Amino acid sequence: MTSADDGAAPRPTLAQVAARAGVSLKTASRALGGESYVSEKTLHSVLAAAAELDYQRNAAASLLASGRLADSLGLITGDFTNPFYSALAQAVEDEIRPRGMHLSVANSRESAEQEQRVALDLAHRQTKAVITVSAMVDHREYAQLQARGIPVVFVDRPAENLAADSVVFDNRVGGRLVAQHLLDRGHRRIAFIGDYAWLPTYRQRLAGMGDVLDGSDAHWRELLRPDAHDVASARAHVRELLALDEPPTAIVAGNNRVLLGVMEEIAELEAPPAVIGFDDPEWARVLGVSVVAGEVEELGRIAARLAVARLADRTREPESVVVPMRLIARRSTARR
Amino acid sequence: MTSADDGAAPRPTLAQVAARAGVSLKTASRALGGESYVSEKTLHSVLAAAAELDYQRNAAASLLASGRLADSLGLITGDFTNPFYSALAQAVEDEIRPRGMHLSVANSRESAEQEQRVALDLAHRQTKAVITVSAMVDHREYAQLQARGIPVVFVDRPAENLAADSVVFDNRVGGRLVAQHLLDRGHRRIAFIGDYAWLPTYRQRLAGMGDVLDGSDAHWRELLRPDAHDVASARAHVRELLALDEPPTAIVAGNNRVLLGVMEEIAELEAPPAVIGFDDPEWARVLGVSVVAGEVEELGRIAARLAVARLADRTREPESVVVPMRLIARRSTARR
DNA sequence: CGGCGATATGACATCGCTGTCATATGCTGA
DNA sequence: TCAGCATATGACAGCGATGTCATATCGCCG
Repeated sequence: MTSADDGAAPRPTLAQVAARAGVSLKTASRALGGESYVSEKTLHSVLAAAAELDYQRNAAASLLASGRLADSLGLITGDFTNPFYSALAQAVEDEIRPRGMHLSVANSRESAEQEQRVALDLAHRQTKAVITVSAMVDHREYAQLQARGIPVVFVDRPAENLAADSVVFDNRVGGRLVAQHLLDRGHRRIAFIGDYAWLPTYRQRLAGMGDVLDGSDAHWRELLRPDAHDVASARAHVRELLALDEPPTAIVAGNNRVLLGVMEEIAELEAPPAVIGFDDPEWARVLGVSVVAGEVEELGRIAARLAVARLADRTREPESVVVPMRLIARRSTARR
Repeated sequence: MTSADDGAAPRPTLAQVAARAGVSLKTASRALGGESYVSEKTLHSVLAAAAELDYQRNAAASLLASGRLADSLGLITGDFTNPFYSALAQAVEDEIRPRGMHLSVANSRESAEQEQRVALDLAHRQTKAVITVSAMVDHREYAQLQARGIPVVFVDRPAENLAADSVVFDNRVGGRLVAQHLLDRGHRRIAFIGDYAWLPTYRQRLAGMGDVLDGSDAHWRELLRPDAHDVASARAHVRELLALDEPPTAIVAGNNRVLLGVMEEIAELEAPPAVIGFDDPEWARVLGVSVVAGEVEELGRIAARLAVARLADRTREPESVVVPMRLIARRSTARR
């Protein structure tokens, strides 16, 4: 009995079900657990008793006795309200629920310390596997989870210094697509308002743009503005860029937050610069913004599947899946 | 030992920590549990031993022994990718994490059966409290959870036939604000593309609009289009409305999905109708869409607090909090 | 018809931890 | 000096389920 009577009705236990069905504890456990070697008759009477008592298995006891882990999967992201992350969460949930698993979400706020905290917290809660969009630059810490038998899958950002499964977009090609598209449209002054400079996604996209632009006559290195990750900082960068003597004719937004900031800032302009973004948030179509993006849902689905696959076979080689990105050209980069 | 050796290192147990620290099991438990009556010296040696062994308490065992419930709070919504829900999730998480609690999310897909399934599932997982944006019309089923001592808080949609805490927006006033705003702007043919017809939010908003419009000379009842909840159906309604002999001069969108559909459909129009929506998604500002909305974050915060408060005192009267909505006028309803 | 494998059931220990109660020690104040 | 209390620690019994092993029953084959 706990300290205070919370007014909670005591939950029926398996023993009560067994008693009511007139069988032993273990037999009741078998029936409810769907094990074999239970006669039809017994099965029915146990199920009936359970239904009558409105019995629900005590997960804590069950987990403890069986030594299993909870059927839940943890997802660590930086910010739920970012549509990129929520789409990811949805995709993961869709994939695991049919398997009887359950999604616990945790928020790192894009902070490495916070991320480590929540990762350990998830482990502590017997989470079976963890999917992470990591804000860390080095992932050796995650070895702790792996050592405890908890598979870790890296999404969107690959694992550094750790053997683990990962799914990422082909950001380098994405960067090339963006650069080539803008070059084709005649732009020669191209600004890139990037994401956090340490982000692998950012660096890959940057490298991809370099692949194309560095061999061209376009100006862009001096128009590079890393370290924006939210609407406000993005807007500040846009203002600064547009105030230049020779302002960019095209702006590349490093993620959907930055893109929103850019769009807000140029909304009222007479002759706005061309704009293209990474990610394809739902509102991009209405605004007619061109983007280079991959399918977030696929990213989530694959991540979930990798986690499940590793749960089933821990000896498999770590797998790195790359999901393609494609260009969706809309009004914002149309020829004028 | 479980069936297969998963390659997982066996987690150290409290007994090992105690042995290493040279104290009894219970003392180690005290030290790690932050109980009183532990000397400085013992505390240190236990903590050191735990650190050395990389000990993490087995949550299942702990919960079982203490009879407590997991420190996790379940949130049931209809669709994570809807920014309304993800903002809610974020707000709830922000509110409970400092309290050491943890958020489990579940998706009802706006289906009553699915909702019941996930609610029971959450209960089964020892969830401490449940916050729900319910897709049910009758909430008696939730009495099961309450009977098990699991507080249930209803968000955005009030509880029907059940005594429970709830937080909702003042949708009726919201409806009035919308109607009055449009009347003031000179509109007399007002279409309302609503949400699911059974939704309390929809009905309240409708009632509010009626409060204002029914006494006016405006046409609107025949321009009412309930039962849209997604972009596609909203667009269909817009097309149909605009094809009328006397099309509406203003369109009211029942939620952010519908609003997006409306905006997509009228994006290319020469002389688009005025538009106003309920909810204030992040993109509304860029698009210059007027809206009537309340603070989702506040809704989430309050819901979390109500849940926590009831956890602390189950005898309190069920509380119904109403959060105000306000009008944010933007270009889409500007005088022309 | 004896014996063996498949089926069905139960007794009991056990998972890792916390609550309860007993015990030991050190101070304080009368 | 000693009762009386706060402090510190440990022994032990569970929490509610499942795993293991023993046992019982039955049908079927040789």
